Amino acid sequence: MSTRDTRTPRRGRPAKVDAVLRAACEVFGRDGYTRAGMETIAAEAGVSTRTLYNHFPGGKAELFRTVMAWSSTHVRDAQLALLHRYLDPERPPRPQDLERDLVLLARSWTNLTAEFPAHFAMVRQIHAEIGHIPDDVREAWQDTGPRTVTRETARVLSALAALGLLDLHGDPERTARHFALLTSGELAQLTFWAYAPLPDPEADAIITAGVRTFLRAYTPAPPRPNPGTASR
Amino acid sequence: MSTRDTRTPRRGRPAKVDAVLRAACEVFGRDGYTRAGMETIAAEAGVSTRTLYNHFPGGKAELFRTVMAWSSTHVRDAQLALLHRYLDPERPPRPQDLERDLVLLARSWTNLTAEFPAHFAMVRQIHAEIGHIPDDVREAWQDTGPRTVTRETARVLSALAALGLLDLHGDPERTARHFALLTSGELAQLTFWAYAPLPDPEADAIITAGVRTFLRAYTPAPPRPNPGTASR
DNA sequence: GGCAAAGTACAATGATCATTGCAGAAACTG
DNA sequence: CAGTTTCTGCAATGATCATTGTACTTTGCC
Repeated sequence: MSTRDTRTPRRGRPAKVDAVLRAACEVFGRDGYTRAGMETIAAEAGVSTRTLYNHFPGGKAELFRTVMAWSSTHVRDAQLALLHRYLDPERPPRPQDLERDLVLLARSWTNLTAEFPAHFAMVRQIHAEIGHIPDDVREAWQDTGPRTVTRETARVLSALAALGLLDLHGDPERTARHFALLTSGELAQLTFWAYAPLPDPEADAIITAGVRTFLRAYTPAPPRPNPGTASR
Repeated sequence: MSTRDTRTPRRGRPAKVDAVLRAACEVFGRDGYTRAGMETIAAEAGVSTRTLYNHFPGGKAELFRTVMAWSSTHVRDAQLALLHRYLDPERPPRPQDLERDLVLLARSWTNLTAEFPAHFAMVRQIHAEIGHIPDDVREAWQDTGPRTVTRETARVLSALAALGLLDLHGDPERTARHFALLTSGELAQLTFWAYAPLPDPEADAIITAGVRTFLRAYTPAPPRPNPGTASR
């Protein structure tokens, strides 16, 4: 445990804050708010305990609240980027490619759980701590994080619906949530929010099945049965 | 609640164990494992701290593990009872009544979150503590709790599918999970696992929409252009 | 009544931990 | 280089808490 390991960008003061936030996310996510020790966080960040309190005069509680906002915007941005990469209404897929694109999107979303494990561990802790988090903090977190992704997904799905690729049955945000539930939602539940990951083939099967279920429920009714197209 | 077993653990003695378990579930659910104090639990149960250790020599950890199993079997039994009340393959619904029955089932399942708030708070804590729970304890909990409900739901859905009421598209357990996700799953997500409940009308809208989505995806092959299907 | 199991009150132990103050070292800025 | 800000090591404080031993009381049963 030397004080000089991992990335130690000695340049610039805000660099320390970043290391602290990363470490705090890790430790809070692993141990939970109460069990997590300021000393542990400081050590993991390669920083002295005192520095923690210099940067966060509000102590542990302020640090936790800051980490909540910090990690959730990171992941949200990643999710939005993937959403727009795989579902761009400006370049809509051909109808027969929609399933492929939805699978790619769901797959890349679930891959984020492997890229940001500390964040998703934090989410579990937030859920557990929810009764001890001030209402406004909780609302702000939901609003900048999950709700934004749902809203933006709903916008994209609406655009695809306008192109005749989907039938949202009235409520775009509900459709967006249904999509997320049927793909990453089922995986999250089975893996304890990525704590105990599933082998890739099984994860793929779940995602594919989820997307198929989603499409069976949200594909527009064909205007007319066409004798040429046989379904698998 | 009316959990009145009055069963005797060793000899004919008013079993305080039950009060302890109820209190522990309450406190663990509200405060989490680490923050919860043995003294608080004892006070809430109306017993002395010492009695806690007399009944659970393993201390806090053993108490937590016991509460996990205890509360999860309770809720599981309630869920199974509702499942069989509203979806009994022995008395299958007419096709046009299936949606009604599924809505009733989903509604009554979500009502359980109001009847056993402490249990669902415990579930949040279990998710948060998952990294600190021995693997076999976690597996046993999942197996007697959630997985049993999924398996039994899958069995019932399979029976309905055999009667031509549903098309499971191959995997009964996946279908069961999809049903739960689209109904109680969405509600759980939006309400932080029933911590911040939604007004009844909104909850009803979510459940109804979820069931409709489920049925759109799992209703057997679209009615063929065949004149025989309209009659009873 | 009288015995034994079960429960209680209380104090003590030992450990962990958030938080703060301080004096000096290090890094950055002009 | 001098000055200022930031960081660090260390020690101390005060608080909480799980756990245990002991002596005493209650309760159920014969």
